[in-house]
Amino acid sequence: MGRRKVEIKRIHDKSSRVVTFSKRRAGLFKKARHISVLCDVDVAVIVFSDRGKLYEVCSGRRTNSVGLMFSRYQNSCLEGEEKTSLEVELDNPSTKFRTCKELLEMIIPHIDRIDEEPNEVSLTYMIELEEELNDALLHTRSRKTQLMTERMSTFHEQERKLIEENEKLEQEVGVAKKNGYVDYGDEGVDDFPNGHYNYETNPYPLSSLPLFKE
Amino acid sequence: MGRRKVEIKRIHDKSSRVVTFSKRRAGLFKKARHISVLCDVDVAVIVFSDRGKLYEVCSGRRTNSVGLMFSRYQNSCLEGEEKTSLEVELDNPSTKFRTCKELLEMIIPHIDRIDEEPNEVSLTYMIELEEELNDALLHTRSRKTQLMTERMSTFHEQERKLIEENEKLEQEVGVAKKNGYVDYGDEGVDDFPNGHYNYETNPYPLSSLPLFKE
DNA sequence: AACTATTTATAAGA
DNA sequence: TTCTTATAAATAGTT
Repeated sequence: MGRRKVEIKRIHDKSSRVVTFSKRRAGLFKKARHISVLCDVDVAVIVFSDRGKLYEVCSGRRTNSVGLMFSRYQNSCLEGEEKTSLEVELDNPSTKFRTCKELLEMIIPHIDRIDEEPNEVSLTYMIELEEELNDALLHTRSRKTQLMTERMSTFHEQERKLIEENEKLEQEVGVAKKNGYVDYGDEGVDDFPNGHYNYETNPYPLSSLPLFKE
Repeated sequence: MGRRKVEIKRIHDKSSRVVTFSKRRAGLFKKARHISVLCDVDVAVIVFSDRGKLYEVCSGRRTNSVGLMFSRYQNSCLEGEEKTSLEVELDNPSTKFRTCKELLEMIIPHIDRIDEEPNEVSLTYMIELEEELNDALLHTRSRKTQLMTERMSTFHEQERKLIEENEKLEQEVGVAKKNGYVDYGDEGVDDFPNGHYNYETNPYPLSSLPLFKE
């Protein structure tokens, strides 16, 4: 639609190519807007020039951004395909986060969404879920695990010794009773009136290890 | 470019609208392909009909899918804007995951990427990270926390009783010793030769609660 | 879906 | 670049 018919193949002359790009781009975007209005449809067009410059247009009653169009696109593809929108985006190696908080703020709604689904939300499911989350937290958790293991070890060592000593003492009392028994009453003090373990009194305060944070 | 000039406004007659959509869509897509070849650029066009049906075209030497075009688009937007590709995708309320595993498989590389960055990776950082992760795992963790709290409570209750009994016994032994003391030797058995707590012997086996999994 | 009168887009030139 | 204009291409209304 010009002075001559043009073959559809790469224009070798650079300035011609640039001029043609400019003209046809304007035409393409105009047509995109027209079809969206005339036919009441939503359209997005994105173009990257050979130098990587982005040109975009988005038009339609039900949309206001290319991003939204992309989201809808991903959904459409999901119906029948395996690929989710997140997958596509995360495949992109340039997606980065300055802080873990940024990452999580995006992820949290998805986790909530999973929980809301009323399928087989059983203990079994929760255990599986936790295992999977564990894998993700491996690096972070390893430091904490070290401390926790030490604590548990210490804790159990203490218990073992107490039991041992206790047994020994019981034996002694068994022997002593033969000679004469005296009841001194309950003078023990409950350190944990609420029934919970008081982390603060321990060598590795769990308060700094929010694993059990609710 | 027809028998009459048409105003660019919604076509009210449905059949006309559908026909026009079909024709103009074909034209739009054709122009998209042509500009990509002639000008050596990458183009993606997506259209959603009023009924939500998707039509798409993607053309260019440096691309092979609308998804890839979207990724490039997100990058372009990142240079100067705050919005990340993940953010855009997660804003979409229809993004769902069948399992948490699916979600995590996407997220894990990002977490790794954060860890790789050699900035202030200190204990302080790890604690902050854990707290943030905790927030994300809130729902999942609450179930486990319940069980853990019970266990800790039971555990401590047991310890408390042992200590109490122990004190009592010691007092008795003190009395008994005055009458006559017999040493029965160490007959205690170490249930935990590796220094770790044996979860299997407890009412709520920790093995099913992989919080400490390394 | 095919036809065709017209409009629209645009290639080349200024 | 931008404007002009001859011509190709797209398409609205018709069949």
